[in-house]
Amino acid sequence: MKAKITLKDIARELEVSISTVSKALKNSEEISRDTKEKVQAFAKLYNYKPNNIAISLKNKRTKNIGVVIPDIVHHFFTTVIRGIEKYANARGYNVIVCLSEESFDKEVINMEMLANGSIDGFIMSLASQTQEKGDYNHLKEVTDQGIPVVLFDRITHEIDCDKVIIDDELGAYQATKKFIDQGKKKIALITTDDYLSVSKARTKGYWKALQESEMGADESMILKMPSMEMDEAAIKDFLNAKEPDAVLCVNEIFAVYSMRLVQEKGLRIPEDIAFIGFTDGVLSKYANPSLTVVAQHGEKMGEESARMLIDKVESEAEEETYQTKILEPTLVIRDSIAH
Amino acid sequence: MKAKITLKDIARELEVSISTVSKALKNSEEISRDTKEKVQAFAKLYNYKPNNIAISLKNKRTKNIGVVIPDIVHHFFTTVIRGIEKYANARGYNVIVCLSEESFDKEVINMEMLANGSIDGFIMSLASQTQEKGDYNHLKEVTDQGIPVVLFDRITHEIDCDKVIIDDELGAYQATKKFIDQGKKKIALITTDDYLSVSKARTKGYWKALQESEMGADESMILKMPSMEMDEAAIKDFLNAKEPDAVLCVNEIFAVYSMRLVQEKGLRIPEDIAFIGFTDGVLSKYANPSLTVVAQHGEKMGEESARMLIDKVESEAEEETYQTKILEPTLVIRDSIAH
DNA sequence: TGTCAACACGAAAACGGTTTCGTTGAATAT
DNA sequence: ATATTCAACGAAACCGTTTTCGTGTTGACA
Repeated sequence: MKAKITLKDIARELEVSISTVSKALKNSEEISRDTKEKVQAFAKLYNYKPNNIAISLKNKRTKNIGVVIPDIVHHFFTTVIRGIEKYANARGYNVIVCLSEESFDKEVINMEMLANGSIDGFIMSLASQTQEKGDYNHLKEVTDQGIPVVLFDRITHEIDCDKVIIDDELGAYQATKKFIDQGKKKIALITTDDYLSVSKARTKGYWKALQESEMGADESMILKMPSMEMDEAAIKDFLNAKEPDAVLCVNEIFAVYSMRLVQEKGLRIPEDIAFIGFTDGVLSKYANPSLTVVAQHGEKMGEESARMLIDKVESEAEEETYQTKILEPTLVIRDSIAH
Repeated sequence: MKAKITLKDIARELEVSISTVSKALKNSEEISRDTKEKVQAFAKLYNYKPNNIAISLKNKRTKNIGVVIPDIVHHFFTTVIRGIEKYANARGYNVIVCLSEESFDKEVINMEMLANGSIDGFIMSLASQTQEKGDYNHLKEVTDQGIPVVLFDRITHEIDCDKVIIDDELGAYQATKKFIDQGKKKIALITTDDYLSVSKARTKGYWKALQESEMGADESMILKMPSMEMDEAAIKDFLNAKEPDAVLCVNEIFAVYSMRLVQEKGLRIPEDIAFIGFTDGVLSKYANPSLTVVAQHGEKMGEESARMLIDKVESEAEEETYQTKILEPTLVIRDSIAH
């Protein structure tokens, strides 16, 4: 077990000062060729690597970015993290991941843990409980301290910061329009409660498309689930009662489960009933039939978020200008609709 | 924008020394009631929080643990991270996630980045390229420096450290046995190349179960895919050529895709052909029919890994004793086999 | 009244770097 | 021979804590 070597060790061994070693390793003009070569050779030999913590303390930059998300098992968040990680890593940053598990308290605790010097900025997506509660003081505190924050997907307009979202309303609108164009007459929506910013936007897009159509929108064709958890009975009852010929679901799971239900009833997909979901995950791709979805481009979203955050972190300027980047969703056509 | 307040600020404001402030905040006996109350009140008022970086530098403990995994989009790794995160967080640790993306070089770079003070220990699962190459010098260097490492799932026996695995051989053995007990006669295996430690173990279990049976094992009933990527044509050809009545797959995706292929051919699942996969992910649960799988208990695995790592990090003792924890897989019975 | 604890606090080193600002000695200019 | 310049290096401050080791003041006791 060979412990890590420090500048002090090198200085002692070579009988020069710590400053000289530091400068020599940075190839400073101040130091003679001889000394530089000697120091660098020694450093290489003993595999000297500067201590990140010491450097962080000195320049008040950690090169870490904190990511606080509700869940990691959901495919969408997973792809976002990957996007963040790839981009951040390429720029020399590490990613600290914290899970709020949809809990307001955990979100607060995690942010507090990280805000005390551990990170240079936050990328986050709000916990459902936070959006429900509408309490964003923990975010305000962090931004007040001058720590940059980028909000993605589940955002709030009450905080001034950079944001990255996809146009959920447009995605739902296009999906619904697709159904209408295909001659579907009873188009249902299975969603979650409106406190989630994304669900709200999707419902809006669905509603708008139907209102613009001849048939108009009908409140009773919308099933609002109280949480993200599957309530299998609720979906079953809803589908039996309404007998839609097209269903838009706010996630993959609702859609795939619904497809199975109607298949058991003997309905054909997409002839008798068509489906479109949100999130282009593994489930959609391998479902039977494969599921048409509104792709959210999570990886791209992560990359954009990381870019915005790091740019802000590294910009000396204290401009208080924030932008909201809106990514366009795309419809990935698969076998759950006619084509 | 109110910047963070430091001990020095409090000391200046209250006209005491920094040491006094530090002690007062720690409720030291050395400090008088009066002073302590004054300092604590002031600290509360200005929301003083100690700087993590400074503390890290002082006690050479970061309370961060580095997790280096091949991929995050795979459900299994995702659940492991969740397990790590939950447990680590409960013990006051943060999790820094790095992705090797199955690349040896990225694995090395990530470890080097983190090893210079950023973390107290590593939890990792080896990149396929690393296992293929058999080069573990980057791990050796880290352990030589006294940094604790816990390897999970994709491990190597060439490094002395704690390990957490599931008994992949047993899982495959049990699954294969299940097929045999159900009277299946042509039991196939779809796996990846043997350099992955887990694939190797699973193949071994499959082989053992068949050898113990009357029918014996047959090399030609094994399809080895060169990588984790889906090669749809290879699977199709294999299934058409061998016409198995039972298929064990080393992951969900191979299984679900194979199921769809045979369904298109008009075969009934599980009567004509049964399936068992590995990894109890969202795909298995919502596939049609739902897929019987060997559950790997990723979350438990993450939790165990984190426990072992943190215990080692916090133990002053320099015991050089390492243990390998073997988790038992369990068969989750669903509709892709008779029951 | 002198001595000694006990109390309450401060100075300073340490963690491992970076960086500014001397300081030294030799070479050059005058 | 003296003043000036420059190359090469070191001392020390600093980042924000913790912690050890004084130190001055007070009160009690002989």
